[in-house]
Amino acid sequence: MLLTADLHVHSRFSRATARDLCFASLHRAALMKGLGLVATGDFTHPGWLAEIEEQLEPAEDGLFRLKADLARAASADLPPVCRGDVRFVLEVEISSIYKQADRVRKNHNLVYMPSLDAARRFNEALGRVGNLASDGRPILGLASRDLLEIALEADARAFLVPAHIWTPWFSVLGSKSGFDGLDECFGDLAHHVFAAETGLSSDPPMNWRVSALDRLTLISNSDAHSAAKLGREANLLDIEPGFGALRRALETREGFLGTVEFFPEEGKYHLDGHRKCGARLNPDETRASGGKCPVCGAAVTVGVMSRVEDLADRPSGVRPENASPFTSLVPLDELAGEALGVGAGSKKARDLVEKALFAIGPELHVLKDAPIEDVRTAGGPALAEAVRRVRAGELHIEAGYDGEFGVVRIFGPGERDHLAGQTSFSRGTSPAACSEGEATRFRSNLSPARAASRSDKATGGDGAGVHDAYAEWTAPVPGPVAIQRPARDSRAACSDPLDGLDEGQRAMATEPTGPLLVVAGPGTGKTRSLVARMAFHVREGRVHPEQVLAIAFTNQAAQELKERVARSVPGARPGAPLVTTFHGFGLGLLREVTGADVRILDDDERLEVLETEAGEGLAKAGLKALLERLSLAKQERDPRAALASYPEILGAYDRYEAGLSRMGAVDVDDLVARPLALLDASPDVSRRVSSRFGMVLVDEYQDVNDAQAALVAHLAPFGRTLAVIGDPNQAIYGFRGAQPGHFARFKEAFGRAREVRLKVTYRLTAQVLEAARAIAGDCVLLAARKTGPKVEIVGCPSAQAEAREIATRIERLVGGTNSLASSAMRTAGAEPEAIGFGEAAVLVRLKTQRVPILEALGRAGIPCRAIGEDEPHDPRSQKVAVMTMHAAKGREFEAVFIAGCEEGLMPLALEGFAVDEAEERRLLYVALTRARHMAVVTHASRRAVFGRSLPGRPSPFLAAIPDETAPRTVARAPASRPGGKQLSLF
DNA sequence: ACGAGGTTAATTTTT
DNA sequence: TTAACCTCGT
Repeated sequence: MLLTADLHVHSRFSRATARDLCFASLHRAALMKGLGLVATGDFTHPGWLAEIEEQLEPAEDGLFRLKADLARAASADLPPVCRGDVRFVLEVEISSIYKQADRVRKNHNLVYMPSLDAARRFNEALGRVGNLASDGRPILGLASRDLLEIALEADARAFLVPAHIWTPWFSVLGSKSGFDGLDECFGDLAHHVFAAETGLSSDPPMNWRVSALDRLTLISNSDAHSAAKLGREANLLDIEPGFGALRRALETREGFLGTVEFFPEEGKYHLDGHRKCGARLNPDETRASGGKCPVCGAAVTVGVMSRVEDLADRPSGVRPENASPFTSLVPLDELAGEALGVGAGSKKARDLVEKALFAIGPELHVLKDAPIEDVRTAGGPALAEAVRRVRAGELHIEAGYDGEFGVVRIFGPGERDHLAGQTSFSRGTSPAACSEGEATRFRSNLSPARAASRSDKATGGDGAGVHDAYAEWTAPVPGPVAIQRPARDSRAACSDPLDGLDEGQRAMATEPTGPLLVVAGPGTGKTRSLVARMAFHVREGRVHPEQVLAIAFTNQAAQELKERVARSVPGARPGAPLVTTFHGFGLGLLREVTGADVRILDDDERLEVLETEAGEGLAKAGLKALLERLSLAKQERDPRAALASYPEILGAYDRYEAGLSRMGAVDVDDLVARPLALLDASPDVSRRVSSRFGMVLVDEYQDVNDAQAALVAHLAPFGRTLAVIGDPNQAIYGFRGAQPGHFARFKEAFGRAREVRLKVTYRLTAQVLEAARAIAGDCVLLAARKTGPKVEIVGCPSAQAEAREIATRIERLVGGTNSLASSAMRTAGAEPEAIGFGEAAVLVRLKTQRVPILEALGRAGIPCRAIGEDEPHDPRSQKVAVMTMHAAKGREFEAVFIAGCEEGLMPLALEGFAVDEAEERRLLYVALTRARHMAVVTHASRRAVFGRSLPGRPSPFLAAIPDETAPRTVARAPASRPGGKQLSLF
């Protein structure tokens, strides 16, 4: 069965699409164009999927059709010759923006699903990657390869087709953010890709020049954003309707009869150029001008023709053996416009098209196959001649470039009037010469024989012959397309541990004995030095890996440290060196001593115990507050002593503890408190434990509490085996019992302690460092990195405006999330290296601040994630992290946004809570020093926190940052939108 | 048992 | 402001 298929369309849920793009209008448009199979588009969007489920019904194997009553209504006023069946296939276009091999890649891919169940599985998996509701064409921070993997996991019959593969901004081979080959993009899964969409700006002969594409079926689709554009490119199939047959046709070309195409010159990105200046360049001219706009000197947008030449390994005119046939056409409304001398969208042109459709049949039939006589009868001589010339390739096109469509001219001046006056048309009339720029051309001067092969019937002839328009720009055949896999990290597992260390790091690594105190500011290579110390001493034979203990605070930090230890410490094996957290270590010790498993209560269970034991007359909140007090007390050396002056709390403590022991359970605080009590009580046990470790390392020592410090003292008596590392400026956990005094008084506590300072920061730029210094006061650091942009302090009118401002800036940092923005960005001037979504973070003081920010990012289609929320998340996806400043500790990002730097929020001053100004200051310091490249600090004039309005003044901490270090700017107030809230007069 | 309506309390986080 | 929690009435 012959089917003309348009396999890439969108719904009204995609950005910049027609409001009325629904199934009824798709159905109608398909019939008017002559399409038997149309893609649904956008099936990942919940709104559109609901319409699919509601308005479509299953037809043959994996295909769908509009429900009968809807179909009847939709086609009621169609030309009778156009009525028929339309099938739909589940399809979606995914915009992947991600960093791979140090470059931001932007690819669009089409994914096809064989059933609704498969689509739902796919949607569920992708829902963990990004926000599918924000756009029918979702933007995900997911590599194309991983997208393909997820598609195949959803259903093995699913398939992926790279979309408009040559366009500069968003395609697999694009000049701006693409790859040089499919293997590089899809890696080990490349063999699952068997078709590629060539896009409007290229046609098959251009693609034939790249032999790496020979194995792919080249398909053509409309990428329609409105019903009117449906079917402007399409595929001719001879298959039994069904998903399986469709897939087979694209995979094996069995039943794939070829494509219907735009003339590629009509496409938006055919040539190179700079739209702002009206400069259009062919590849030779681009080369000659060094890729610069001849008018303004900005970089030109490199179009499809140039890109094809870059990757071509064949001269033009070569037709691969199994290439599919194609036909080049011009949309009928454009021909009608030409015939009438009016615009393609005008009422007159529309009426003429309609007349032709009623008399002859669907548009593709009129354009491609209908007898010219019939066209003349229905549409007049000018339209008939226009159709004839298009079929013969006798037309003139000003080629498109830099987002500008090409312009088709069929008739020369006066010709149209002449034709209109004729009743019959004699051949041989040639259009008058046009005077357009050098990249324009006539097809009319082609010999009739060659012109006829415009409509290539795959009879083994030279189908590329007529496309000599770019043959004339062909450079000597370049070498074959280099397709390389990214090099694997093949560094030797354990090279010299001191390699590449600076003076301070080396000192820390080699200092022979403890006690050793290391002051390590942000980005000074703390972890690296820690690992180097272990590796060096193990290699020197001073300790065995089994004798090394490294303690971090969080599981995450411990995990990271473990991985690096495994890579760098000679003889490392799981468990040796022992890399763990305080709690992990304590748990191990408890298990060892008690010889039994230990039951650890979670927060809810703790509350229950407290409630039954000591909760009389307490509300939930009171209970929580009490537990908090007990928890803080348990982090001290002697909890009972700490509570001695609060008899009723002490009583609660005793009853709570009694409850725990009756249950044979412990709480998290006990994981430190119990081992400590044990070691305090038994010098013998203490000695046995400490003798096991010849080297003890403690990370983030500025955050230890009393119990932890005491435990450390047991593990490393007199500090002989002890090295601690930390940064007093980053002590931010006082509220939960941390005592930075242990770091400050380390040297008094352990006599003869040596101190090493890591002074060079490899993370911070001079600008960020300067701003950080203004906040923290005394940090002695040198920035090793080249300078970056200044730290910016941005005032915003409201919290919502602040969120929008951040979204806009992130959009800019990734180099634009759509082609319009991308080209605008290029035009805006210097093009900084784009960053990936995973390299940006928004830091806030309170979790509640995350809401408007996540909303604004979501609205902008930016993949983002609230850190600290248990939400389903695919680790393969790259997302902007939105998190509290606390959660950001120990992490780094290229770009950091610090939101809500205002009086009341920074320092945080909530009613009923004591303000710890010094700790808040350090918190801002921590936030600022997460930035590798740039930091943007924002504050809002209007913000409510927990129903209370803040004063709206910038944080007093910011005053210390000089203007030269951090320029103050103001966010542009958003344009008031119609439909927004009106000011009431009353 | 459930729903309407009133009241209250609201950081930062790890094990 | 908001959401969870409580109380009271049916």
